[in-house]
Amino acid sequence: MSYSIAEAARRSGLSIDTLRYYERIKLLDPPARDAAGRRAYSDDDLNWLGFLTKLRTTGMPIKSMREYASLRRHGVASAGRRKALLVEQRRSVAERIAELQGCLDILDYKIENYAQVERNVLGVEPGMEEISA
Amino acid sequence: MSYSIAEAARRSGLSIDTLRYYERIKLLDPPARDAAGRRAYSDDDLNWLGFLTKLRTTGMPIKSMREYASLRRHGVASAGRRKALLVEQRRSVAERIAELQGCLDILDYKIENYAQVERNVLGVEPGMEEISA
DNA sequence: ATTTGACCTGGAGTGCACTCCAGGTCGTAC
DNA sequence: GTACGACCTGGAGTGCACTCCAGGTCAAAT
Repeated sequence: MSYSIAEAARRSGLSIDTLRYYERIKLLDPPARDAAGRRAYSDDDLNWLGFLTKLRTTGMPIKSMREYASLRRHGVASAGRRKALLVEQRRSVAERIAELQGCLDILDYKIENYAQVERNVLGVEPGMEEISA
Repeated sequence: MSYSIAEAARRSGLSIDTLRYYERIKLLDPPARDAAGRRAYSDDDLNWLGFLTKLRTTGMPIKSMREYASLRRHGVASAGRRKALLVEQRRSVAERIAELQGCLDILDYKIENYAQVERNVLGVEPGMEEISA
């Protein structure tokens, strides 16, 4: 199957402008063109875009995604380096999850503080309502 | 205790420029000044900066942090709204963690693919080494 | 035949969160 | 008394990842 840029945008969740932008900066190999010169994205293109958006979600900078994309063009010889990039990204994602988990705990603590204030606010003498932050 | 801007930067993990920037955009109330007009950060200032950096880590935009900071200045009357902001942020952090977890699974899958290629690459006839992405 | 709508190109503009700079003021060390 | 280092100010510059724009082409619908 092949898809117009609008359809590819819909399916990838990226904007039309972003699709052209990714092509310009060589994140995406130029897709095929139809008779009128319009882009015709393949399923492979869509799969690659799907993976790219996952990498983006993990916070990988475009620079690194470009490196990965470029390695991919160099075939199996680059598989080791590609794996290394993914392993490094895996590490950074796990770290980020732990960091966010810590923030979640702090938020819960703060929210519980506010909840206590709400429960007590009617029975507290003026001047004592202060909350730490 | 009070701290020079350099010391406050060291303790908060923010740069000196960022501390002045946060003050300019009203994320941080102007700290006290010493006799020579230099900033003298209090422990309260440092605690607030610590919380701000947590919010930043969660991906809260500066706009929202400013709103929270501004509410804080309005005392206990704003506690409900502040709590609501934190609850909303808690929700978005939990969502983000789930999303990252999904990415982690995909990375693991890809990494395992590459590992298999590595294990097989010596015993594979040429032309069959292709890997999906 | 012309209007419409989707698409094309190269290039400029945007929003965010800093980060850097020039030029100046202090207080302490030599 | 001057050199130094840390600090001050207002404002300009940076990097990232898009996002928008003007002006143009093309095929199908009216």
